[in-house]
Amino acid sequence: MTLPQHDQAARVLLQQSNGRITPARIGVLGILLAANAALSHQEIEQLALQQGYTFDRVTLYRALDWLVEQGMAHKISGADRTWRYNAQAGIPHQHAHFHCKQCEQVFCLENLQPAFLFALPPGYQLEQVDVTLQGRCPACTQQS
Amino acid sequence: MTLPQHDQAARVLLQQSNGRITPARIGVLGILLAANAALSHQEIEQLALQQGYTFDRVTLYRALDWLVEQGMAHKISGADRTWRYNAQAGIPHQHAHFHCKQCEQVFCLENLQPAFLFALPPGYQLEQVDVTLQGRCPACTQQS
DNA sequence: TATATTAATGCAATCTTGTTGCAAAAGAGA
DNA sequence: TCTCTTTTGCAACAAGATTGCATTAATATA
Repeated sequence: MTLPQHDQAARVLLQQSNGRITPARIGVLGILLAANAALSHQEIEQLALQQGYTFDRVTLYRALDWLVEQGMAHKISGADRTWRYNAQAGIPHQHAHFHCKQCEQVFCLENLQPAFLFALPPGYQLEQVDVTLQGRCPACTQQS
Repeated sequence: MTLPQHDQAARVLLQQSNGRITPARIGVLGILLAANAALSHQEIEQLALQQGYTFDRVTLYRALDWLVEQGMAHKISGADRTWRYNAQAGIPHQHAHFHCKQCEQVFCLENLQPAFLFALPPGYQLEQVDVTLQGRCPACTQQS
């Protein structure tokens, strides 16, 4: 599913960082750019294999972490408690995700504002809403 | 932190179920009732130890699962991918949680409606909002 | 182009979180 | 107290994720 142009785009993006441009990073970023859903480690590994990339599981973890660090990818924790990654360069991440309980895919709903939470794009059948707010609790706020 | 009265309350609650009243269930439910945040398996295990309970890790998992099954506790998946449990009997669960990035505690914000998401209780410093919607994606909806 | 330097990789080992099967122990009613 | 069933503890297992370290590869410099 990853087209050559995605690897090309990945290469361009990587050149804007101060890290090294390696096959693993090109491959992983290319896969993320080509995907229309947030991918799990396993899914990325499989796609990479299909494309002839043969990097280690650990390398994949590190490439993903590095991409997140560089701001080129987002790391989200789905309802099934596995990390999923996506790369939507330029689009600010709103952290609204749709987890399909049937196919287990996670879709990023980028432009969904909390107030419009229930105005889902057509076709999505909502069963459960999980909202996690992150920051500092009163006790920790006072400490610092 | 668990006071005797919580174990007492736990006992009363357990009597309303059709399961057996065992030390593990009393202890776990008592701990959950005494907590003002959702607790992880590990935290519960530690608190139990502090109180002299010495049940197995597996027993704890099973007691928690059972409590959830009975509707006496809620199981939530935090941003750090570990299950957390809380027992707020009688209060319907709204699935809005506040995860403190500093102390890693998860607080349940029971009465927060999505539209009022940004009207947080005083003291909470918001840094990130994660919304996970669950259900069926368009493709899966059509399939069935 | 060749070389040196530093960053990234692969491998093996380890850890954490969570689950399963089964025999032994304990709750609850008769 | 006795019996029946539910829980428990133990051991083993499994997936997901991380760490240390020697080897390899990417880049800057000569």
